[in-house]
Amino acid sequence: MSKPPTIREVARRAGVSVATVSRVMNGRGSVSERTRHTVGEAIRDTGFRPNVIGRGLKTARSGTLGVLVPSLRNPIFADAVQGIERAAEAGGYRILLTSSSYLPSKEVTAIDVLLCNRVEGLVLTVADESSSQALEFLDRSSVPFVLVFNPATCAKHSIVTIDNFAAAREIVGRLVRMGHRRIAMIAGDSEASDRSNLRRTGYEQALIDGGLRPGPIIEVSFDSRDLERHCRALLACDPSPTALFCSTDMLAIGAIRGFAALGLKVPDDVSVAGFDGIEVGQCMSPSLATVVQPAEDMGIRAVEHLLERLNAGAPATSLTLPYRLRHGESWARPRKTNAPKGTPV
Amino acid sequence: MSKPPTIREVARRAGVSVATVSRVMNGRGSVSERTRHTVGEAIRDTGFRPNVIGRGLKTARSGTLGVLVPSLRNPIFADAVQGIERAAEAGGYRILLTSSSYLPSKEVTAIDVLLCNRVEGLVLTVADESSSQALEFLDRSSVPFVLVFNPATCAKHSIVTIDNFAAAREIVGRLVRMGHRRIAMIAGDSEASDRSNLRRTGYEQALIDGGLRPGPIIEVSFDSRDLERHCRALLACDPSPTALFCSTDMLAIGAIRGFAALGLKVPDDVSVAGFDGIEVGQCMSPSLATVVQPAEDMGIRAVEHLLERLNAGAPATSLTLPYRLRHGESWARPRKTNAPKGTPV
DNA sequence: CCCATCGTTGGAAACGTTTACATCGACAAT
DNA sequence: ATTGTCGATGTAAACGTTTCCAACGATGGG
Repeated sequence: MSKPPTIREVARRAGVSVATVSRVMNGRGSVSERTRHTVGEAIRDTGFRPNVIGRGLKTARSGTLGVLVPSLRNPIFADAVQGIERAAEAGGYRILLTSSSYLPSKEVTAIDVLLCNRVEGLVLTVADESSSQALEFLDRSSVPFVLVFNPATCAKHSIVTIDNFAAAREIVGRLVRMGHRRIAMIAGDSEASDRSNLRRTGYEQALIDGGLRPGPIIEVSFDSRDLERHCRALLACDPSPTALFCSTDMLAIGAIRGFAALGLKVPDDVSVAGFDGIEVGQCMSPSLATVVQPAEDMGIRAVEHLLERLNAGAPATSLTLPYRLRHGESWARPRKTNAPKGTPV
Repeated sequence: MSKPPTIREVARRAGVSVATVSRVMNGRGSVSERTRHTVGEAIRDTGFRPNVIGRGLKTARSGTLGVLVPSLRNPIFADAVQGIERAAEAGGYRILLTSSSYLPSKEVTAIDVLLCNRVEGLVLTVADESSSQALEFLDRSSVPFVLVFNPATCAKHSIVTIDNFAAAREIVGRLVRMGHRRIAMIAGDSEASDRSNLRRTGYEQALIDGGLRPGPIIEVSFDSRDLERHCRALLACDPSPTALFCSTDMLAIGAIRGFAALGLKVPDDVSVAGFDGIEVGQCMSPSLATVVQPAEDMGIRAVEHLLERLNAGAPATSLTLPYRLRHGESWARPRKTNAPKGTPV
């Protein structure tokens, strides 16, 4: 209940001026060894903790970074936030965390709140970088920000990402070369994610590369958990797909579960590939074949770059990190169709 | 780069005093319809955004809650934070997120930082509630806080949790009644978690209840991912266990993977039960038998209670939410031993 | 016609820091 | 002895708000 002690009380107790206490705390300016010691004692005695709000007002620096992600329920974002937090802490910053629930409208309000809190910079993932009202908003604000996961379409923003198109094309191409001729896709709501769109394009390209027809494609909400219904719909197609590519691991995991509920085994009856590389994917059985994004590292790099812009005035720049394919147990050659002989997998 | 507009500039533009602008923003005091409109326009024209730091200094309210969790890489905490964030936002608060990496020393420094930022309250999970230096620290600070997940040992703290002991006892009891006679445990580092200890005690009690001898118990670090080594050690025991209880789902998932790598199938060769109820557990195959903690809800309840203490001066109180058992596919009757006839599972 | 009241508005202090500037004493160089 | 320099310290303004208090004009009752 009682108000915490202020610098003034410390100064009174130590018999010095507030300026001296401030100097001791920040190590700036010269203070004699003797007073430094006295003041240190007074700080300890009073349990004084500098009020960063007062400091922030004077210095016009909040010491905080804003973070906005769609959801923490998808480990890919949780991992990124973990990295962001670590790097921010290492740089002496705190993070103000918000989430948008994949809703563009909430992106705007959340960013507004963060700007009111005078975050010195932001790290965020938006639904759609090219159409985001939130980003226009930010562009006008002169607060530097770095996008994570969003594809690097225009060069004016700082972005840390991977090549979603190439990655999707590569992993789906792998399915094609395994001998699959009918490869379906379950894609997260494209309204809610430019990544999802890009992955879909990569998927389509891979099929075209292999002389195949894309589809069927089922679009679902990102927080879909029960995919049994959608799996059933896929099986009802004629011919029914022998492989499935999902735009996120969470969807892929749900699909594997859905197939199991329908009595189908993965990869014996149907192959499944995901995208993201969340950790649980490799712990489960069958382990998930997927594209691995270095999520935590992306968070770290994003903050590092942000701090460089903040402290060293570095220019905005994009960083496309390498992804890698994880060869899990959730895919295999199709049973019915023979894979082309001699084609390496 | 240019400094954002201040209330003073808005006032000048609207031809009124700063006091009036403030009144318009906060809806407090009386302002004529006419000036309210003029000021509103000036705010829009200038793109003014109230500086919550300045406001915070004056009102002595930061509008933020501090959050401290061991790690975001375990979905159980990510889910809780998701709930915390949602409830905080609903209450008009922002959250300052930090993580301790399961290190008690980092708990202390993180809390110190949060207090310097004048968070109005905290929601946190500490390694060990009964011995936590961080909590002593907090007790002295007069900032209200709520523990999540930590067991409710002493009554003086606000805690939102489940009955870890009873839950562990119940789920392990289930294994016993299935006919398992040799049930091992993999426990997260007890230094780092009082929950882990309590779950271990529940496990031991369940075995005693069934007239069995506990063990073997293997203690591992929480961020252990590769459990193959430990699985091998378990199998080397004589007699080798037919079931395994893990103190967290993440460990259980890792163990299932470890067994698979050793050529053992779950649950045919060995049953595995987890604890936490993270979502991926029910999506994978075999789905994980586990104790479900309502993590997101716990986060929400924690914040709701915190806000009641903050705004309504409600007293500290503990809340033990119900857990539930999820009957997954990762456990079954042991193959070699016959389960007692007629015993319901 | 005066006074009390009320709605509206402005002035100014306060919140807890940092920091530019001034002050002061000691000491060295001249 | 005078001046200059330097280290140590204090004074006070400033940061952007909120809010208490005073002031003002209009209105209405006496």
